[in-house]
Amino acid sequence: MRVTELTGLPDGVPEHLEDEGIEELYPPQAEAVERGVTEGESLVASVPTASGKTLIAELAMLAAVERGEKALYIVPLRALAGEKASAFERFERFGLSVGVSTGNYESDGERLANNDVIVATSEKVDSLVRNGAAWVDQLGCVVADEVHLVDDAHRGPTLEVTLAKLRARVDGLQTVALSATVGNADELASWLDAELVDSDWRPIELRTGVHYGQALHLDDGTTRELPVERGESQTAAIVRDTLHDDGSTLVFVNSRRNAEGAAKRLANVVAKELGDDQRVALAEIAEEIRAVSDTETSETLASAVERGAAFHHAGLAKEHRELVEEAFRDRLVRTVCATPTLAAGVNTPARRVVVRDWQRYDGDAGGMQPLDVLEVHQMFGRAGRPGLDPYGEAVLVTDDHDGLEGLFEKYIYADPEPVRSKLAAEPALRTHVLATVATGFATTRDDLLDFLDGTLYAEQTDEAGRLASVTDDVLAYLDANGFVERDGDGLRASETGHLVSRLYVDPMSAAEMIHGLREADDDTTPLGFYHLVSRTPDMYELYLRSGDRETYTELLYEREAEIPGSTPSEFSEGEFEDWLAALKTATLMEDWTEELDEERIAERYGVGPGDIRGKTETAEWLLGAAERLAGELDLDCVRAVRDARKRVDYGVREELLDLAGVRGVGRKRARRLYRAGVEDRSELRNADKATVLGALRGRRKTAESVLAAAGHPNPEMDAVTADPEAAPEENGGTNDGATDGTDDDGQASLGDFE
DNA sequence: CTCCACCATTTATAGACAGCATGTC
DNA sequence: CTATAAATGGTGGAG
Repeated sequence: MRVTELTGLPDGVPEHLEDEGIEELYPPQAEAVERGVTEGESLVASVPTASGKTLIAELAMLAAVERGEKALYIVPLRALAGEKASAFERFERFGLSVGVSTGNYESDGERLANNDVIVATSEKVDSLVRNGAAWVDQLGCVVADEVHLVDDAHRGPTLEVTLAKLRARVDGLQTVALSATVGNADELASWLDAELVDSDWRPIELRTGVHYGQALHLDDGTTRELPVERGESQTAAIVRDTLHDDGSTLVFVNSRRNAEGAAKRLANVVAKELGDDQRVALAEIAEEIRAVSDTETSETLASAVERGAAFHHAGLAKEHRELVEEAFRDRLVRTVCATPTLAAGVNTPARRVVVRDWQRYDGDAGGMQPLDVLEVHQMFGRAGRPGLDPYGEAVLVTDDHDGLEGLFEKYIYADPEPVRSKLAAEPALRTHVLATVATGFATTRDDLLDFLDGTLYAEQTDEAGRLASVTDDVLAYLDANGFVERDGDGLRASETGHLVSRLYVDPMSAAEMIHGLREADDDTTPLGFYHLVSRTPDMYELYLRSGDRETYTELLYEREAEIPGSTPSEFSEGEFEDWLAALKTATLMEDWTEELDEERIAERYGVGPGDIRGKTETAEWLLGAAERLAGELDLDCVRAVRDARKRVDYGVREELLDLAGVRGVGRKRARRLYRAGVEDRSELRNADKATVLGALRGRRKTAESVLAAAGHPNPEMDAVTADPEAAPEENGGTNDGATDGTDDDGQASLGDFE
């Protein structure tokens, strides 16, 4: 089908698509149109990665906008929201506007209510609905990207419930669900009352296979020689081979450490093939990486990148990841060793994909578990850059002959697993039941069950009573904690229940926080509040390593009085362990607020810069919720919680709270100013300019903007000379002067440390 | 006595959403 | 508890 034959779209869109080089629709796209996506028909498209799913969604949304309705695009990751939104912005010339809403980013300008197309994460959509966003009723079309993620135990239920809720609320809502190829696309279609496009078609050939011995065994039965040199790993041989064919390789491994280790070794392979120009360009990127953070992780990454290789995992700071992704797309970094972060994230295709590790450690299962077929296929799907590579190649690796056959059976010829709803579990239902009641969407138990009947779980289960019985357990829990009031058959959320629902925390987290906040007293320190939020189910716990048990048990008894709530018995294994893990997380937060630098924290807790930022972000969010709860319950600790929250937010000691609140002043600048004698905002406003300039290491522009932000009457710095007295002394020790050029941190000396 | 190659033992294990009110170096 | 790879530690032989 030609794009010019499309109807129902805003004027000029078909021609515009043609100008972009899209003349003919891909077969799955054409099928989607035949089934009515441009006429408001619901559709499930179960097709491989990179086979034009996005255009299907765009056509549906454009048609909806043309009908005068709004469209919503639900993404699985915040990082994808921006990517998708900028893709849709190319249609803004046809009079439609695009807005983004995620937890950390909200498009400015017009409010979402005025945007025709809105891009958001499923949690954000859920939250917006809970908070009563009125524009939801104007929706004509909702797109759910990567809908197979309803299978995810943690985040799947949110997507599932959100879709069910939108569909129940808006009559005749067009639902377009985009999915990877899954085992039961028909079931998804039946759940959503949708047409189905189920296709294996892809625009660029994908060859899959297994490397064993000295050869690559491909799915078409052919074998290609790919020799492994002595002392070289199979992966290294594959990377070398791809490089000789002028291609890049993406290697998937099962742990962060393996990713870093493999990158180090593969860097030696890539380095041999680099030209001088490339070395220069790579050295620049390596410097940018070092500038992001002073941690060992950052240094390891930089030194791999210098040699044309990189690793990618969640311990990296967001900026690190973006630099790696960009350098890989620019073909400067020629191989990336990644944990599954990269399989689901932004688009980073490669000529070849190597799935080195197809098993992953799972503590709950007690050992190594094979990856899902779906997951491996998602990784495979990163092979081949449309329009750039002649084909993509995805391979598994084995060193024993039986494994060769096994891997073909298990992953190459196998169909992906069916998607199964994970909704009927208490943690998932707790939050969604409360929200459903709080928004008035259900006012009786029957209402609630009626609503839940519209979920995928109901579609799939043959255990009729299961959902009802879990729901009853959850209602009892919500009742016991005062979030929901039951009056005969009627259900009503309490004031606190409403707040919990709007704050978007797990009711169990809220219950734990309320309990702790009530017990907080004069002995409670910030560490106590950090512990309180760290022990809720919304905080991802730090792992207790060998030796940590003793360390933190000792610390716990030392500081027990500072922590609100009562320590569980040392004999109740799980609970006590959790309490210790929370203490470890809390001390990380404390170190952060004591202005310890990232490098030391990373070293002390065995985490990467990305973990530190992630942890503090979560803690700040939860402390915000705790603050609101304390306020709602009229507790005395509100102030103390707010201070603890701000300290985590800024990463500073108490005396810097005021200064760090000034725009342009973070933990480092605040500390420098303080040491130069400028101790708070009002002093900064009236400060001697030479002192400020000296404290900010002679950076005029910085000094000017800081003074302006503080409200200084005349921030201009032209004729000012920095006061050397105010300059931060480079007093060796903690910052041993090794941070030249990038960003010396002038940390306060933090006293003795281990 | 030092160094190194090699083998046994120990150790640690993926990911990332949300409120609210404004801005890191 | 079902595994695996890297890091660490220990041993013995060569120089």
